[in-house]
Amino acid sequence: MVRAPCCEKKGLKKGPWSLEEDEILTSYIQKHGHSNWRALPKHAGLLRCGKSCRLRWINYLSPDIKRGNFTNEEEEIITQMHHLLGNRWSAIAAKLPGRTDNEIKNVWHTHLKKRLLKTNNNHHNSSTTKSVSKPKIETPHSNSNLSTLTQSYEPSNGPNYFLEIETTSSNGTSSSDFSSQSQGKSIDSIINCEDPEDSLVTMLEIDESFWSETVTDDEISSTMTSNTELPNQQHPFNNSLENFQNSFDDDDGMDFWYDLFIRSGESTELPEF
DNA sequence: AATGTAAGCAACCGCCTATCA
DNA sequence: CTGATAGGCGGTTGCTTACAT
Repeated sequence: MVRAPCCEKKGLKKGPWSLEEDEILTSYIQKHGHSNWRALPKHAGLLRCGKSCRLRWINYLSPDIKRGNFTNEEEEIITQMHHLLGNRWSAIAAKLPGRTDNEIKNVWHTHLKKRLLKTNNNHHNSSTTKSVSKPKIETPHSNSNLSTLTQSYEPSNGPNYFLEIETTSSNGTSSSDFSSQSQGKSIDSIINCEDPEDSLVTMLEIDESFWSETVTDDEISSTMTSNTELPNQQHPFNNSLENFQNSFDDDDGMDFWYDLFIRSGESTELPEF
């Protein structure tokens, strides 16, 4: 059985919002808040569905919205975040106060994606690109309680690669300094496999450009052997890394992924990129 | 000036998940 | 425990504007 639509379509207006509707919605929310989006249009006297009202408020009318062009810094953050998270626009938006997921999504599709493709083409044309040849590493992880950390870079048929962090059980007591949380589970529990379901963490989906950046062996080595001395050259985490890293709040789940990614590389040497 | 095309953006659609009765 | 509901999210559409021919 198909679920009923969120609102009775009959008689409800669709399409662009008029100035008058904006004023009604803004006025109502300022007075009464928006605890119930579905009921809101009826109470406010708007011939719109709740979803439409919510979208209009969140993406346009809310006083928190920052209008205007994206700064270079913002664009760089979006690009970096997209490397890490893929199309998780709301998560990216959470790191850019005043910007909405919809706005970021639009910017990505209209500007940044094209720019990235162009940049990648230039890299391909102007320099030798290291190819990824399905390396699979299993090394002792000296700086943590991991008994084994496996990083798997699996080229697919398409343009995307998957980075997986695969862990095996550790019977040592945890002294990890990871403090971030993700989906209610501590990084310790994932790394130490308290939960068998966590034995394989598909961390993120990234596009080809991530691995096709020109990186020297020394850069790779220094990146992978230290999470504090990152190279500042043409690396996916380039000179904006510090700002990017600092942009994460301690209590945000993104910290988890970022830390996991960076730290998973420590004491791990990548063979033959 | 008229027409065609591309780019930008607001808004909608449908699915997923959390919550609650 | 189960089903209904609301909110949230990402994908997509379609309108408007800018630019090229």
